[in-house]
Amino acid sequence: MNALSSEGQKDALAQIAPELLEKPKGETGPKELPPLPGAEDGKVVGRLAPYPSGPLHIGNARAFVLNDAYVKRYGGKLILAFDDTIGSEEKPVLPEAYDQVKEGLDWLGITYHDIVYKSDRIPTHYEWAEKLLELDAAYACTCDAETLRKNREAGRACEHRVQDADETIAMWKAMLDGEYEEGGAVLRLKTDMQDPNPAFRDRVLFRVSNRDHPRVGTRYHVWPMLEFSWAVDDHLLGVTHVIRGKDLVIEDQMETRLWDLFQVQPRPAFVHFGILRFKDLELSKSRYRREIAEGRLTGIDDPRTWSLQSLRRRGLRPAALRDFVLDFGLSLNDIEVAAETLYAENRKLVDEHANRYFFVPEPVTLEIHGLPPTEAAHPPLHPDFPGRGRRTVPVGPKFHVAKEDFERFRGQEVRLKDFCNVVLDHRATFVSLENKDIPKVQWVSHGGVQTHVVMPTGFESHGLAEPEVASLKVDDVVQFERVGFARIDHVSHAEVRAYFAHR
RNA sequence: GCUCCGGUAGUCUAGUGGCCAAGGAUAGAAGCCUCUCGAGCUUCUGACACGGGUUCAAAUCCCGUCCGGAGCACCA
Repeated sequence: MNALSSEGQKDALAQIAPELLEKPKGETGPKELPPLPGAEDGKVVGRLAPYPSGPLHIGNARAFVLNDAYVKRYGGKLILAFDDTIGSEEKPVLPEAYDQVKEGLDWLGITYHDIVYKSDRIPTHYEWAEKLLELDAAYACTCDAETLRKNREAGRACEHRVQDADETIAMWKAMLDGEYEEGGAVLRLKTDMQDPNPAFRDRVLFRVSNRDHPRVGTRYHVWPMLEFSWAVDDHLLGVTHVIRGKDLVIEDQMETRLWDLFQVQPRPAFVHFGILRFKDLELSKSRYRREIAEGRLTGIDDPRTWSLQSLRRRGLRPAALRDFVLDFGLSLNDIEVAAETLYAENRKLVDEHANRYFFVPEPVTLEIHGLPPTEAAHPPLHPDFPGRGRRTVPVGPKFHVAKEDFERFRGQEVRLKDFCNVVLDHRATFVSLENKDIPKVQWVSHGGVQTHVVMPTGFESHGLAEPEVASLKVDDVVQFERVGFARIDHVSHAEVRAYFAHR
């Protein structure tokens, strides 16, 4: 029965005991997401709003996967809207990041139907800003950031708030004409400086920046803030559902306030989810960018960045990541999960496909005395699928076992897996061939291939793999027995490099 | 400090007043199986933060307390 493929097993089961298949196991696949409020079939419009400062990482994946999952469930369209306003000194837009983001989305299997760039829409944002000026709902302010912060804290209005609308219009023109220095003026919404929520007191809508933008250069001196640009674009793009982290709830209020002023309908529904953290991981695109530049990380797919590219390189399946995030649903809880949970998801997907091979890290060489003449051992490619065939691991005269195993079992009888039992030492003694219930270790004899396994920590494990590893292909995901799953990254005549996924 | 949002087993999550003596996943333990420390199978451990209400009935509704998080950037 186990010899059958999982499909074959299902077919067989369907004949013997169909009722067993009826029961939804609950463990297969992610559970269903809750319905999306107000969603109509075929009419959901969602949007992805990446900020192109680097490749997407595992922490960004949640919002993207959720949006994609809902759009697929209800039918509709998903807009990839690069949120590439001018950003900040510490967090600049990077020209290469646009493609890096798309690469990550493609790998994740996210289907977007349209691409728009915030940086193309700045004139539109200006138009809508001017509507606000006509309503006298905003004012230009030249207080510096520090004063602004203090006033906000104290609930105190500055003199700009009460200036004439004409004055503001003149200042706005001056802002647009580039007459202010970087940070020299802002346009603020008149909410209420006494608003109980200090975060909501006359928020900034536009600011001055003269920095260079990779797509539009220095054409614009005035850039919209996220909430203003989205209030305009969510409306103009016909977005029906905004699904985002709860760290952005105040943006809901801002967008709503602006829509009230603009008197626009209909409005998207807001859906939030809680903050997701990874145990022992601090994800930061800007830090990784710096460390790559300093050469401390090998590139955007260095496993330490946890970028989607790096997960791909390790051989993780996008479906594992999707299931993993979807399992959190829309819960507003702030959660902290261990990467192990993702690995468990991936292991389920990868195990039956990953053929088994011996890899011996930090090899220790030994000779075996009394060994009967033997050409090779023939372990199965996969213990659960004998039909897949066997490997050939040549034998003698010298053997290599992992240093860790050698030190742990020295002087004891162990089994060179799928071959024979020996008392382990530099001069080992052959005991017998039959399979015994003693510790098994992986081993390599002659013809071993120099193999390097890049671990998630960046550490490289060097060792020898059995000869057949040299005929693997890039992208093959294998299991090195007793070590773990890895993706073959590079194969040359004498060397193999693999990226470790997980145990 | 202010505003908002949360608190179900170690970690995630299901649960929207009776079907919950709380389900699933993951982690952990034991056993079986297996020539891997993988997979599979079986069993077990383990939770409604606390205190008050409302109700015939509360994990589910209300109030308070405690704890956690986010926002209070001219970042997104």
